[in-house]
Amino acid sequence: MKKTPHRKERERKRHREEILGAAEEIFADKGFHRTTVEDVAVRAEFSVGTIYNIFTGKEDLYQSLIKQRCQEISDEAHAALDQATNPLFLVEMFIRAKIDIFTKYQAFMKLYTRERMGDRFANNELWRETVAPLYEQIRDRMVEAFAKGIQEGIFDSLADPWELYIALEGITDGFLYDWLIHPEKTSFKDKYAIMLKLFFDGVRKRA
Amino acid sequence: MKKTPHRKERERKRHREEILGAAEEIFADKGFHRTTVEDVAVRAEFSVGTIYNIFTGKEDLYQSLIKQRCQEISDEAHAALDQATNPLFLVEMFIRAKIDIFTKYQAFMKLYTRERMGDRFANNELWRETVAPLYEQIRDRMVEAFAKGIQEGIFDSLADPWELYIALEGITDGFLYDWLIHPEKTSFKDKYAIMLKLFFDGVRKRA
DNA sequence: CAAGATAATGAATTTTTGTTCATAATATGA
DNA sequence: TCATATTATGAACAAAAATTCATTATCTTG
Repeated sequence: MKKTPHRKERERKRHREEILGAAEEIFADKGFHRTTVEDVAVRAEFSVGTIYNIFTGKEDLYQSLIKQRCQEISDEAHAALDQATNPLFLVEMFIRAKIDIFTKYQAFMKLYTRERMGDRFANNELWRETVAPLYEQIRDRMVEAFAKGIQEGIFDSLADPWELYIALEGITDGFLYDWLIHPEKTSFKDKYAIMLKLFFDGVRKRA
Repeated sequence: MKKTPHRKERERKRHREEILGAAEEIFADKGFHRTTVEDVAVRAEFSVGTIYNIFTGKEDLYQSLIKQRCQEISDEAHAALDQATNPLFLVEMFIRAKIDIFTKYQAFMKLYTRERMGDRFANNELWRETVAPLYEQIRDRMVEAFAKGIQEGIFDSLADPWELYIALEGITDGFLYDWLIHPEKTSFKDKYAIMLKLFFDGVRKRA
C-alpha cells in the first residue's frame, strides 16, 4: 500500500498500449470523427470508464497516439538516413526507409493519410508542436543533401533543393497511396526500383 | 398560382448556388465534421430552415457540392486534354490544366484535399458512383497515352503506363499541396516548367 | 388590395456521443 | 482473512449539433 509496485506500473503501461493499439485500428478504419470512444473501448476490451482513467478524453487519446507513433517513425527514419554517406545514397535510403516504415506501420499510415491535411490546415498545437518539427527535421536533412548534390554536380541545377524534395515526396506518396488503396494488387516494396528510376532519370527515353 | 414561374425557379437555383458556395468555403476552412449547418446558414445569410428546404440535410449538402464541382472540374479537364495530339503534349496539357483548374477552384481543392482520403477509404456511394468514375476517366486517358508513348519509344519502357501516371499525379500533387499550405510563398503557376522537367528528365544531371 | 400560395425563419426537439461518477470488483499486505 | 487501496465498470448525465415544424413574412394573381 505504500511501496511503488513495479508490476502495477508496467501493467498500466500495457493497458495504455493496448488501448492505443485499438484506437489506431479504429481511427484508421473510420477516421477520427466517425470513431466513438465506445468503439475503441469495445475493440480494446475495456470499458469507456477505463479509457477515461488513462486518457483525459478522446482528443487526448488521439494526440497521444499521433505523438507516440510519429516519434517512433521519426526515430526509425533518422536511423536509416544515418547510414547514407552521400546524396545519391541518401535518396536510396529515404525510399527504402519509407517503404519499410510504412509497411510496418500500415494502420497508422492509413490514419495519418486520412487526417494529415485536416490537421495541417488547422495548424493546431498537435501539428505545430509535435508533427511538424519531426517532419521538418527529415525534410531539412533531405533538402540539405539536395543542395550539396547540386553543388557537387550530381543533380541538375534547374530545380532548387526544396523542389527536389517536393518531387521526391510526391512520387513516393503517390505510390504509397496507390498501395494503401489497393494493398492486395500491388506490393509497395516492389516499387523501390521504379520510384528511384523515375526520380533520378524521369520518364523520357534516353537517346 | 398555377403557371410555372420561371423567375422563381431561377431564384431557387440561385439560392441553391449561394448556399453551396458558402458551404464550400466553410467546409474548406474547417472540414466536414467541424462545420455546423448553422455555420453555413450564417455565411450564406439564410436560416438553417431554408437550407433544409433546399437540401435534405448536411450530408446531402456536402454530396451535392462534391458532385457539382467534380463534374465542372472533369468537364474542364477533358476540354483541355482534347487539345493534345500526342503523348508528350498531353502531359504538358495535363499539368497546365491541373494548374489552371486548381487555381480557379482553390477553395474546393482545399476541401477535396482534406476529405479525399477519408471518402476513398470509406468507399461510400458518393465516392464509388460519382467521384471515382470521373477520376478514372481522366486517369485512363493518361494511362492509354503513356502506353502509346512507350510503344512509340518516347517514354522509357522500364516503367509501366500505370506507374507513369502514379508518378505524374504524385509530382503534381506534391507541388499542389505545397502551394495550398503556403499560398503566399509560392505560385503554383510558376512550377509548371519544373514539374515538367522533373517528370520527363528526373533530377540527375546529364553527362 | 385581398386571398391564397409559397418561402423563410429560428426556437424547440431529437439524436448522437463525449464525459462523469457512484458502485463493484480486484489486488495488496499486515 | 480482513481492512484498505486501487482499478474497472457502465448507466446516467451533459453538451453539441442535426433536424423539425409551427409561425411569420413575402410574393402572386384575380
